[in-house]
Amino acid sequence: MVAAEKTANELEFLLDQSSGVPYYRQIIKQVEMAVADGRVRSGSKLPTVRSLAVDLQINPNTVARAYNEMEIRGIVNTQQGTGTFISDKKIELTEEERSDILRSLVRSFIANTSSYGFVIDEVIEHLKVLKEEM
Amino acid sequence: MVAAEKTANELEFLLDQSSGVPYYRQIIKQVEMAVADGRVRSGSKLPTVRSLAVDLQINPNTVARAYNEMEIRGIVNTQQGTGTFISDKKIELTEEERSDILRSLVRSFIANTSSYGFVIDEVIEHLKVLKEEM
DNA sequence: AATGTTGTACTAATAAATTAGTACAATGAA
DNA sequence: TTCATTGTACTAATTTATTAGTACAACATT
Repeated sequence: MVAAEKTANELEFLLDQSSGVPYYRQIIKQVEMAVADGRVRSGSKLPTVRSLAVDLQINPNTVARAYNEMEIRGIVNTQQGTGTFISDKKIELTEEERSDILRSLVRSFIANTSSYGFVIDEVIEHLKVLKEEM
Repeated sequence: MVAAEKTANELEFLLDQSSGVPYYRQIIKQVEMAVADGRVRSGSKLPTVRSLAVDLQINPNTVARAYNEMEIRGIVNTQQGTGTFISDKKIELTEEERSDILRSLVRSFIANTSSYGFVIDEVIEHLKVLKEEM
């Protein structure tokens, strides 16, 4: 195979040991980010537990833990013997449940930004800019 | 003093023991929320370390820790012998620093909402609604 | 069926976070 | 100055989180 790899990996994982953020969380965050900005799509295969563990020089179970949490949150689907894939986001929530979750996330976020002295308009503006960048 | 208390407290603290969220974080969150939706303003006095500790039936140091973190984040100012007050939000950051912080908060937030399957437009809409409610 | 791939279970070692006990120090009011 | 009030320091006990070691189980491919 000389041409481009079918499984050419859009994701590049990097661990910051001195950040204080646990490895498994860093992995999750990096996947979330990649999903958020479209670097990976539904069905994309993630590196295998072992290969990523070797890459990052950590224990397979640490990778597995990250994958597990993402599975629980519905971000990925895992199939033994096959691999772990970005999920289809088939939403099995009612509109009301969805709305409640979003409300809760947004409120918490605003409480957070407020504590830094930002007002809601600034936040909205920034979001709009970010939207354009994507 | 028969009339309304000068220090009538707009904040009502409540701890959820079974939430898994540590007490000091719950306290911080509740203050942040109160600031975000205007229930408290600059200069408002928080309950004393001891009184809140008694109220919530926890150790004074746990309350103190919450107050301390908020002090560090600039949410409150503390003066020994006097009390702890919601700070003036005198911002001593450059515009660039402010912008960087907001960018980082927003990105992280969007990564999070995306992982729940929300798209950025939904989020912006929700923020606008929340803004009207305030 | 046999083999190699994938994720998983279970345990344990370690590190970090959380809370509490207790005594202290700074401030303000009398 | 004296006293009551406020936050603080320091230590330690405990719990929780994080990571790793090791062996296992499910699946796909041949």
